[in-house]
Amino acid sequence: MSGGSTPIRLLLADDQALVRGALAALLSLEEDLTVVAEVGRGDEVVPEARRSAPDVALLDVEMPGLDGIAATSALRVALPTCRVLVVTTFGRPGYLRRAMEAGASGFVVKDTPARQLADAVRRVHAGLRVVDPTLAAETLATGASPLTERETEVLRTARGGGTVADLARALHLSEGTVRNHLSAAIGKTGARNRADAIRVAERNGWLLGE
Amino acid sequence: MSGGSTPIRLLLADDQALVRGALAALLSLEEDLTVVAEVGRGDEVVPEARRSAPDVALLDVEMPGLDGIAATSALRVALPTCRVLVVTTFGRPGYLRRAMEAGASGFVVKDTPARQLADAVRRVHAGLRVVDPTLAAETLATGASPLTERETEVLRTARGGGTVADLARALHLSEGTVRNHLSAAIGKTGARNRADAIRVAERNGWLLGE
DNA sequence: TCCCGGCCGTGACATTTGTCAGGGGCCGGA
DNA sequence: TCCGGCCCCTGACAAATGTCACGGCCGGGA
Repeated sequence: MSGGSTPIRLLLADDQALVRGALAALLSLEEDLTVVAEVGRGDEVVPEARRSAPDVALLDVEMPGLDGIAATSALRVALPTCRVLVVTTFGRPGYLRRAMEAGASGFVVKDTPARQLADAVRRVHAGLRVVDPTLAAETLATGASPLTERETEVLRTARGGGTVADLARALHLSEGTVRNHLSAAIGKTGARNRADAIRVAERNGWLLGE
Repeated sequence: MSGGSTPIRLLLADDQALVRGALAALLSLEEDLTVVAEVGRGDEVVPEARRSAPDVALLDVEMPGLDGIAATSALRVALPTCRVLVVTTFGRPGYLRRAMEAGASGFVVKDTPARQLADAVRRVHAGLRVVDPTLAAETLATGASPLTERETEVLRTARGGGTVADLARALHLSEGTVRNHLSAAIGKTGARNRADAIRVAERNGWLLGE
């Protein structure tokens, strides 16, 4: 596959400098791969990609500035020829769905053996799709978020803690409305608590989008 | 420091295979370092260390089976000559304190530049202590956990969600007692909620120990 | 020895939370 | 056009939560 000609150019985005560097070291061992850029924030992805023109971008989901999903969308618009491989810590079903919808070509969890990463990169570069099979099944089973937009927003805000009154003030809603949304969210998630609902929604990746 | 003689033998412990492999690649680039073992669970650290006799062990804090702190203690007992360098995602003040108390020689956050890791390993191997200065300051400021043993236990159990009745049943306590402990914990953490208290305690690393 | 603090429990109380039954406005599809 | 879904609000209710004051049991230090 690597005919000794031009290697695949990679951009790495991960907020943890240590893993970022380690991934760079790992991938640089492959002679048909070369890391041309590293960034630690989501909002640096597009500017840096413009400068370094990578073939494939490895994006973490959890990043400051802009999450990996949003960065994927932006990058697809700015550099349509650059493929995106999303690498994340959490195998949350919603993440995979959102990533694919945003235009990612692949989705890999950080649990996967290190040896497979280079292959994933090559596959993605070749125009194929790479998806963790376990996660794909789970995604289909879990389905998209059942939460309405407001419910999601309320839950997201409630994540930070605080009483109903606090939430109502922050969201410019009535306390009763906030309670109703929370109640609906609790029902839909099958939780028994507000805290429970937040945990469920978070685990499924339904709380993305800042 | 590396006289071309025997290299420093390393054991890596991290539950994320990808990061583990990447770290191995990164550290293997240094000619005075060699990775002799990799494990993905805390309870595999000691058995594997017995077999491979490493000079330095790099342990993640968040691991299944046994957390990195507990693994540190166990390793210090089993192989007193093997130094421990704790590497973690979260810069929680309590983690650093607990790690040092457990006998770790160094503590590094995954935010630190990749280039410094090898140096940290060498320092630790040389008998020096390596500590993130920012974190050290924060640790002193935050201080040890103000929570009593039972309060910690109750909070830890409450983390999983569930009502007071559930907690009481799980802990073989009366509901009133559980409420009292929770109330005390809420007061001590300066939180306004149970959920809030859990978040604060967790962020400070006061909820360790399974 | 006494005292203090952690621990366990009780009971009562105010507050917060979650639920339910309404009502009205908006928009898009049948 | 009407209907259904989402959104916002109200009001009321039961349940859960958080607080307080109280008492008793223990163990360690002054």
